[in-house]
Amino acid sequence: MPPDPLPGSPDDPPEDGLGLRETKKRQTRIAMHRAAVELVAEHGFTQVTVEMIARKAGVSTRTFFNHWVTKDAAVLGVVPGEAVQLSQQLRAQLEVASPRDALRAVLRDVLAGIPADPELRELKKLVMTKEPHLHTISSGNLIEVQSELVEVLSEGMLDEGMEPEDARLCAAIVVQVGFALTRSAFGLSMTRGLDLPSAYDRVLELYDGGLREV
Amino acid sequence: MPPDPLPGSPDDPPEDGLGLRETKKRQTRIAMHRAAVELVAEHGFTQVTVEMIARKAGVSTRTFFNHWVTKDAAVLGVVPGEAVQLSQQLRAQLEVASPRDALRAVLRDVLAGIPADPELRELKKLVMTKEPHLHTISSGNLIEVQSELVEVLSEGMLDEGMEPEDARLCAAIVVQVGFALTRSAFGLSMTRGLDLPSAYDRVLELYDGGLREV
DNA sequence: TGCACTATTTCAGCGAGTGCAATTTCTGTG
DNA sequence: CACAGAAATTGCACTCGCTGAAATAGTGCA
Repeated sequence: MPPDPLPGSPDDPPEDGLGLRETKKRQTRIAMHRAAVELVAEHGFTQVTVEMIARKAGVSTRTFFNHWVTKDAAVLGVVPGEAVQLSQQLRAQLEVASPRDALRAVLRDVLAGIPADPELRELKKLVMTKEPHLHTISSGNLIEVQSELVEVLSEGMLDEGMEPEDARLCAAIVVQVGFALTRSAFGLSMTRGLDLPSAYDRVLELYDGGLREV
Repeated sequence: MPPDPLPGSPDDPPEDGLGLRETKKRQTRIAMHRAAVELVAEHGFTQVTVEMIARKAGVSTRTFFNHWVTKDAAVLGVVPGEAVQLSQQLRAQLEVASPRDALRAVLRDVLAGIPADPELRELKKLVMTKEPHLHTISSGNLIEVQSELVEVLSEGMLDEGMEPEDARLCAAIVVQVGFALTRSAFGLSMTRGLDLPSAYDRVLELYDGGLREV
């Protein structure tokens, strides 16, 4: 990744890697995201309408929904269409690691991929504590991702000689727990000022060290 | 209009314990729930409007929303206002059990409290597999319950001499994982024809036996 | 420069969910 | 039994999230 995809640059140093079109798209997406977070931080989730966000970002409400599946998604910054990509990564990881660790590696990558703008995080922290319902981390497409991963995992478990009935259930449990830990990491990252991967590591550390038995 | 919303009981054997008012309320609630599940099973979640459900249950759409927080809630049969009650139960359990087991006991009670009409469950099974987004088990008020329980748990952990910073995080993790396992149990109960408590026990069994290390 | 492609916009509309005020239905009391 | 008060149900009007379709504008490429 080239050094600077961020608001620092006033005019356009022409090239970064992907077309001008794509960068512009990114910019407006980021603009909407920022607008959403800022407005929600100030007025509260329900008080903010999509129209406000769109106006503040300088787009129509329709383009808002062209970029984000839902209002929550915009606030959380969740971009759609990651499911397939993730399941491929998971398949790759399964070659070299146990199901649990493979899943962890993938999830950790996801967290690491989320840009860590400290100012934005500060705002998000505010938002998340005031709007607990956002902790679902996007009901919508997350489920899709989950079932995708369960699919891949149970395949892997079958190959290791597990009984087909159990494989699916075990896969489901592992994924559910994996996501639960990820959510905890999210929460931690919000309440303290931690970056996501560190928070994730901390959670795993606590979980693996005896916490299960508490 | 009192024609006949209920198949089971032709007339009213007068007393059961709570007032006539309350029983009627229950009846209509169940009627709505059934209607919701049946319609969604047949036509799919998005194709079914609240108006359809309400009409089929013989009520106005307005009363529908007097009973259910949301359309999902009606399909899942999630009744609001359980948060306080649960946290009290949890507090009681904490007197006699470890945080983890206390939480498990409470959650198991919740599952056991959900009536196990086999016909309804069969329908739900259909619905859940066709509408994966419902697996969130109600984004809305569930979160409220969660944070309530986290609160109680972290208090308990403080009393046991944990450091305040860790207490909250650990509580959050325990609750998240606890709910994750519950969700798995839900899934299991749907895909096989299991009743909820059995499914829950099975999940715990698998989880506690080495699954964590997989 | 011109053509194909795609992001954006406008517009019209559906359906979920809410507040309010009117009305009906139960319950406890004298 | 009658009656007052509580609670449940309802109709109505309204806001807002979200979508489809078609028109328009902006970009990348030959």
